[in-house]
Amino acid sequence: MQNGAIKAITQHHPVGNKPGNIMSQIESAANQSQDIVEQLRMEIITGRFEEGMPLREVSLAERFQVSRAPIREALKQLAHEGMVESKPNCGMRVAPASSESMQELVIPLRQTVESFALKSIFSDLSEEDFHEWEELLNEMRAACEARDYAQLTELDIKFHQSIVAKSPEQGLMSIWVTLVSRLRRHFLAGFQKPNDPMKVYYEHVAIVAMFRTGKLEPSLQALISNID
Amino acid sequence: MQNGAIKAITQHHPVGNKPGNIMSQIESAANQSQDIVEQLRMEIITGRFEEGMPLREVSLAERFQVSRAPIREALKQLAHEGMVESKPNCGMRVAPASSESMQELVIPLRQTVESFALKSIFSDLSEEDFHEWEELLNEMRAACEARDYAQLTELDIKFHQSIVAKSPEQGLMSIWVTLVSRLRRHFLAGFQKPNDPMKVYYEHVAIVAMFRTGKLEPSLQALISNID
DNA sequence: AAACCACTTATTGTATACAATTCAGGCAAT
DNA sequence: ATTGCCTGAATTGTATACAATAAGTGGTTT
Repeated sequence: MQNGAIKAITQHHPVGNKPGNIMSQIESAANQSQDIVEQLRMEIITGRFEEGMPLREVSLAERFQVSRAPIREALKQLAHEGMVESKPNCGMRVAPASSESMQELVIPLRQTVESFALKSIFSDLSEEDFHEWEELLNEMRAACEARDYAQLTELDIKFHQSIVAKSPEQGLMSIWVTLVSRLRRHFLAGFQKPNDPMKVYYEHVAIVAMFRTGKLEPSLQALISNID
Repeated sequence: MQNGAIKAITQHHPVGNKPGNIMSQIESAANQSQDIVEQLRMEIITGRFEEGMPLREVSLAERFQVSRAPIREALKQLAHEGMVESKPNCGMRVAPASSESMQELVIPLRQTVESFALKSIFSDLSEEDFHEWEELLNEMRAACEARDYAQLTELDIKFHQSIVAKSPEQGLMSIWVTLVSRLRRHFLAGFQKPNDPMKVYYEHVAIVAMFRTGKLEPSLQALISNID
């Protein structure tokens, strides 16, 4: 490799190796820009980058010890996800959170998409699938207990994404990603309300348990009710 | 400019100069990759690129007389939109058309998104907007008379996109694009049925005329009924 | 003092060169 | 004959250099 300091990145954010990696279902990228996307996304979600903060390519390149090329790709992807907004020739800034009306639009869209996904896989669910979900639930419980809201956000998203990912329908994932990625910060905000954090965990437990019953309609209801 | 042969592109597809340029509302791009995105997108939608056809960066770079950099950016964007699918280190291919059930899913999603867009702009529509649409209608009539289904597809998409583009809601466009790219074959196939081609034209005339009345609900109905 | 214009600087957009990866085809060993 | 490995071409991923553009700066003119 041309640049020897790459390990510093993957060391700092070793998510790239895990099989349940976000987006790995539609493009299993072991390249640098994907790692950078995930790291930047997390930093934006958790609020380490304030809204409107400019993201300069050279600064990020120096920080990640890579050239501008993977940085540009990462920023482009984040722009498409709505995490950053770009003016041509003026660079990227951390995008403001979606408006209320936008969120209200996306919720029924998400419900429709995820219901479709669930219907398309429900009859083929296997013990492996349940086991995968229950492992997520364990992580989710740990995150709830630790009040790690950023982690909880990621796990919640991973759970719903895994449903979409199991669907054989090509392209469903890219639609889902476009919808959900705009809501990450609202996940976080919702979790941080003074609710009982464990509520999130229990809700997902109920969903998986309902899936295990094999009853489609109540399962759809359980899933949909979790999307709000 | 470093490369003098750019005119060959805009010559071949002079859309890049017009003010009603696609996507120009959300990022007024005068750069090359955006032009390439739009051209490739239309070539895929109108069926000039077969499904599964590999899109090689060097070939496209030669064809557009640019370097690989803007080609890469364009392909990445199209991949996010779902027009092409990529395997890392293996290149991009034109994504296969969506299944029937997928299209049935996407149609109501599109109706929801476009209704939302129309509602958000309806009270602010100006004479300029109507004029822009009526110019599109003229082109549409010409395409109908000429039985130019590819052009008709392009104009139909541009019409609906222009509605979304006028909305001030950030990120609505990227959702819409992702949805429409799943329907590309639906357009062309629908037009080529032995219907009266002029029907498409009249339907859009009715939509714009209803917009001019200033009545929101019937306008929404007219718009929605055109999405199927 | 305020407006206007050249100039500088910072930043993105593009081109080119190089590294790394994938995959096919041939060759040898079993 | 089949399997395994090696090698080579084709392709993407990354780094660097350069060009173009946008915003800021200072001076000049009115």
